[in-house]
Amino acid sequence: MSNLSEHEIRRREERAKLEDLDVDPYPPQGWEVTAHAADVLAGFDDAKHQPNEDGEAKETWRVSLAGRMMSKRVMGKAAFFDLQDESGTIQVYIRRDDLPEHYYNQVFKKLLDIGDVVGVEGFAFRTRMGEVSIHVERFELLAKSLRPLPVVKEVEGQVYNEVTDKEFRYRQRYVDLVVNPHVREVFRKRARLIATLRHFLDARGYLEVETPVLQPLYGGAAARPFTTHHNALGMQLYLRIADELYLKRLIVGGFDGVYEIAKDFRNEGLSRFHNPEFTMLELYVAYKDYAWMMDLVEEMIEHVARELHGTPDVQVGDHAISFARPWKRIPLFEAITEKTGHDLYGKDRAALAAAAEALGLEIDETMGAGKIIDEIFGEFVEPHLIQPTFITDYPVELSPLAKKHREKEGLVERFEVIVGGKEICNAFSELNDPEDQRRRFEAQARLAAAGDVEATREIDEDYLRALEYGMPPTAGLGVGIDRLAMMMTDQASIRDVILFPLLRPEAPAPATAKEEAAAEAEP
RNA sequence: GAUCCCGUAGCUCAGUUGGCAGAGCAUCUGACUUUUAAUCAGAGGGUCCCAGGUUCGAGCCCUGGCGGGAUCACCA
Repeated sequence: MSNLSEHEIRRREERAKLEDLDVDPYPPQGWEVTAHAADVLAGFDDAKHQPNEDGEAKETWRVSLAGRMMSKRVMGKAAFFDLQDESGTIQVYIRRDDLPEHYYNQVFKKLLDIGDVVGVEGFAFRTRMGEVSIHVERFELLAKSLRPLPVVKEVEGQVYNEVTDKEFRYRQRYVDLVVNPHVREVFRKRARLIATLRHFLDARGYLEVETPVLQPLYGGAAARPFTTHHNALGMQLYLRIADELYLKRLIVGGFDGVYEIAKDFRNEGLSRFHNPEFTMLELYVAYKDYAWMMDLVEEMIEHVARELHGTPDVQVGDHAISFARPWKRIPLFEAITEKTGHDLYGKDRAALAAAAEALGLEIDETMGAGKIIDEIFGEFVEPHLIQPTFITDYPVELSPLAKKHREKEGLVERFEVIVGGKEICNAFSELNDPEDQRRRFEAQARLAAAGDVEATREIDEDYLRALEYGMPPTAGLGVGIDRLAMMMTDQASIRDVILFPLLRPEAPAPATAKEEAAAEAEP
């Protein structure tokens, strides 16, 4: 108990006093909610609902709400407090003489705090100061709060004592959500974003499926996996880095359009743009190619922007971005030529390395031709692509699962969408030639053997077997949902669109003590 | 993994040249039946992230560590 703050000690004492007064701090029953704060504020009609001098209204509007007490202003025998529910905040007026004997003096005034969850029932009215409020006639404590909640105040748009500490906000997201209304709005938008994508795809008849998170072989992307172990089977498993290879098995199986909104896991560093677990939309449609997929992506993302903002124009950081169709489409090598003056198409590794060095990039021996092109693009082109842009036709060595280009030697039919200088989509005509696919896997295995930690070492024989049965020509798409959410909600960090981003654990004192004891016991 | 910045009361933050650890809000006591950052009078509250070092004396200087942020590296 000694490590509790004065506030925490006092609230525990209050809890005990409540129980002494037969007020259950955690009553078992619910509370009938007939209205939310925002409904009352929006629906209050002075002509109908406002009581006159005698307390009579043409039409008394009785409401019952539940939520958290966010402030408390006691003025002797009456008090005001702010009640926050999921919709917003409304002021509540509470009088001693409207409540059961002694409840106001002994319970409400003395034992209830900011942060407590309460139910109120009463009628809506407008105070002398002009604020629509609830005049309480029935009041109940629904859950006692034992920790002090940060108190944030807002006056005429000016916010005081706003909780801004990132660590506090991410570790205690529940508090962040309580005290920062704009954070709740970000996650509502994210939910709407995903729902909109799902409806868009469902409306076109594509089937939403679920594929394994735990995979005996990982593939479908270049990344290091997390590993885990299944006890009963005694086998190592990987958390998926992509669901691509399973979804294409389903195309082989005869579903002509499948998608999954999946958590993927990549064992990489953390940054403003990377969380080790993240959400990806993958879509595969049979009998289509990447050109068709570009049309679909444009339509889908514009639709999302309109659903979330009512317009295809979205402010992202310093940029006013328009998702209105059509978007610019430019082949990768043309884009590079445009920005750097170097035409790199068809050049061998030595020529590419020379160009890169002429541009001031550092090149080392381990970088292949594809990697050098990728570096040049990432450095000189990608950051300048602010409006949505399709970059098309990538080098084959960067794309082991994409079909070779129908005309351009050494390229594949692939595109990425760049917005605000960041990739948000990756798509291609899927490689369905099993023998070509085997050669690509073998090339990856050689890279892995040569020390590339992100190349897939093992060949997925079952995937090749599936392709050998015959996969229709197929267009595939991957959309980074977190990064799309960052744009659509104008957040600069991926942690601000993930409810519980990965952080290092808070150092728990007991563990430290245990370790010290173990260390002392060792010699 | 590297570099830079940050860590002080429940929250937001000051803290002088190294010299008794502060403010606002929150909390507590009292007053107040339409207040609204309610007000008025009074009061309490600190592992200054942790561990060492320098010093008569460290929130402040030095070393190491922990945690967070930004940039970079990494990242189909």
